[in-house]
This record gives sequence, structure tokens and C-alpha cells, in this order.
Amino acid sequence: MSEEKRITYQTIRRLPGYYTLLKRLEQQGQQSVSAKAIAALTSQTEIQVRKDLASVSQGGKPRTGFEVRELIAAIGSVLGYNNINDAVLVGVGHLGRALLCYEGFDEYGLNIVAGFDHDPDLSGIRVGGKPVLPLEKLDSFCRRTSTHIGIITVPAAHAQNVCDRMVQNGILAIWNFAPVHLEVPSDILVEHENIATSLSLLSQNLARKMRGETP
Amino acid sequence: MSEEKRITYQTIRRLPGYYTLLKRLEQQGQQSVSAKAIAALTSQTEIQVRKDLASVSQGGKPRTGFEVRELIAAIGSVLGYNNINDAVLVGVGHLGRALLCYEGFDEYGLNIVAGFDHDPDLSGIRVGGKPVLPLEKLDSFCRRTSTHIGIITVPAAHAQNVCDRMVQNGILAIWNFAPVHLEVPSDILVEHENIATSLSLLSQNLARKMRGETP
DNA sequence: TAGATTGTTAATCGATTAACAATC
DNA sequence: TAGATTGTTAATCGATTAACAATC
Repeated sequence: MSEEKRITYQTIRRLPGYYTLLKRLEQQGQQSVSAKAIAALTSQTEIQVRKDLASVSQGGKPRTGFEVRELIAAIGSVLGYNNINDAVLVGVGHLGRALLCYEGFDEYGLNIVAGFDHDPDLSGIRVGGKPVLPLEKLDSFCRRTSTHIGIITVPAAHAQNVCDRMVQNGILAIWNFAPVHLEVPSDILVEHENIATSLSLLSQNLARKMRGETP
Repeated sequence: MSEEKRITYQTIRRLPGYYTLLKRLEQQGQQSVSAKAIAALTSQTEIQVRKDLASVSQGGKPRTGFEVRELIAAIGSVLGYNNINDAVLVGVGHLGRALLCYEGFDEYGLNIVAGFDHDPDLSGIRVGGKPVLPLEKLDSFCRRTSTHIGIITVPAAHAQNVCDRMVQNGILAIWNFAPVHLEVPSDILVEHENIATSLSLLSQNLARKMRGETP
């Protein structure tokens, strides 16, 4: 029934932004919204928004626009927010703690089930309601539970090692916060969250601005 | 003397990755490196790397490749890592703390000078060696010191308010971690760090993989 | 010299923008 | 009906890939 539309990489990058906005509009009781309005609220062009929505939605209605709830469901379905995925996190430092405590992940279909750290002082405690286990238990834990996502928040020097162990024990997708490139088999997904990248874009643009150049 | 080469947005996004790698190679005592080697260590194509490096470097030498130190200096200069920028951070929750404690920012030219929070229990304490001040002092602090970068780690509901105050007090570039779109004057830079975006890319790809589709 | 590697120019690919027809 | 809005097809733009000449 529903056509298999090809959704481009760039569109997928923008969808979470629309999703966040639509959720807010829904809460405010708004029932429908036009591409023009979404564009204004996300600083994009109207045409861009229309094209993006066309690739996920069942369609809007001339004059009234798109149904907010339908859009939320459609984007959520494309982005996989509906089927919750379990994840393990390795490296319970500051960043690891922040992620363990973050409450918004369920909304995006992510459920961190446990944290791991090689510091024995940490094992046994709970952070954000999640148990922290010794690193030795990572392997058996991954195998026993059907966990497919691994989050790496260890220092750069240990990241590849942790990554290898995850892959050996059935992890299929890795969210890497360590500032290092990971080598993985070609069928394993890696999403590198590089805090330095966006910072670089910012400071590079700022420097250019200070010099009085045009963007 | 040095030609003003136009560096594309996509190239700038990849430069931090090369930079991290080159720093490691430098530490290991390596003096020169070929585009081919960099490509292998960052999972990119050789041509891509060559093109990227061509837009920042003084040039490499056939047979030997590029000088590691020269590349580091060139990329650092383009990305603005050399001139340190002061920044203020608002919202000393888990994520705010993690950023205040992160030691690697100097390397990227960022220096967080203080954190701000509206919780009176936090004011006066130090996090990561940085003072935490009451939110009321944000305005005067920004004016007094010549701070141009603002980091927002408050809940979504307060982000626009904090943003407005920053802009009013001379902040030129904003690094936003709150999951909300910020409205700013056109001359203010905003870099939106959306943790949900990369997570979405990951889970979307994972879901597709589970269904046995090709990427 | 021969060969590896750079750097540049041309070809392809993908994404954005523009134009316009369809529709409530 | 008139007008706002969607959706699609074509044109433009930018980035990647390929091909090949230049050089140490």
C-alpha cells in the first residue's frame, strides 16, 4: 500500500528537528500545520520542508496543511522511535553519567539498560536509576540480553578495545563519543558524535566574522 | 602570498577528524604521511582526503606525502584552534557539568570561564575548576569580560530566554544543546548540537538492517 | 630512471531551489 | 469561485568521484 519512497540522508538529518517542533505544537493543541509555518519555526525554506515531508507523510491537504499527529507518527516511524532498542553504555565518567541520567531517550526509542566501568569503586552503584557493573561483565551481559546498541564514553585510548568487545558480543550499532576513529567490520554501524566538529564550525565562523568576512 | 582558497562546508566538517588523527601520529613521532594512509585510518577515500588537504595545506610532496606538523598547523589555523575564545555556560546540570569538566577544549581553542545556574544551591561552588555563578550575574559578566561564545545546557523551556539574554549582552556565537530551535538575529551564529539527530541516524539504520534491507 | 604520490581538470552524482500544475 | 497550499517535474547548484598530468 504505502509507497517505498527513498528518503535521502540529508532529509533524515532534518527530520528530528521537525519532530521536536511537532511534539511541541501537539502539546499546544494544534491540529494541523502548513509547511510554511514549519519552515518559519525551523529557519528553513518552505520548499525544503515540503519536499522533506513529502518523503515521509501520507500527504497534506491544500488550504489546511498537514495533520500534526499524522506527521509525528510518520516521522517517528521512519526514525525508528517507536520500537525501543536496548543499549549498554561503557565509561561512567562525566559524560557517561549525563547520558545515563538523560530522561528524554525513551522518546527516541533508546533505553540504556546498564552502565559499565572498570573502576571497582563504581560497580554496584546506580546512576539515573541504571545499574553500573564492572567491565568484566560486559561480555556475558551483552550475550545474555539481546542488546544491539553500544554507547562508548571512555577515553580515546580505550575506545577501540571496548568497541571490539562489543562487536564480539553481538552489538550491531555503536554510538561513539570518544574522539577517535573506530575500526569495525563493514556490517557494524558506527555513529561518531564528535563534539569537536560542531565546535569547530562555530569557532571557524566566529573567527571569520571577527575578521569581517562574509559567510 | 597564500591563495585564498574557498573551503567547503563539508570539508570543514571532516577537518577535525584529520586533526585528531594527525595529533596522534605526531605523538607517535611520525613526520610525514600520505593521503592514502590518512584515508585508511579515517575510512574515507584517498581522493576525498587529497582534495580536503589541498584546500588547507601548503602542499605535499610526491613520494613522501604531507608533513604532519605542517598539516596540524594548517588545519588548526583554518578551524580557529589557535586563538583561544572565552565562553560562558548556562545550565549546570549533568551535561553542563560534563562540559565544564571536559579537559580537551583548550586544544580546540575554547575556554569556558564560568558556569551559571538559577539554582542558588549551586552558586559559589566550583565545577571542573570553573566558578558557578547565579544566573542574575550573567548579564554583567558578559559585558565586563569580552566573552563571545555562549553554551546553553538548560532545559528546552528556558533556552530561548537564556539565548536572548546572551545576545543582548554581546555574545556572538551560541552552542546550543537544548532540543529546541533558537530564534536569533541574522548576525548571530548558532550551532545546534542535537543529540537526537545522530541517535536517529543510528536507530533508523539499525531498524533497516534488522529488516534485512540494504543501506 | 621508474614509480609513487600530489594536484588539477572534467564527469558524475545528489541535493536544493525554482516553476508550475493539481486540489481542497 | 478564488486563493492558499500541496506535490511533482525541471533547472541549478554543490560535492564527490574519476581521470590524468605534474613532480619529486
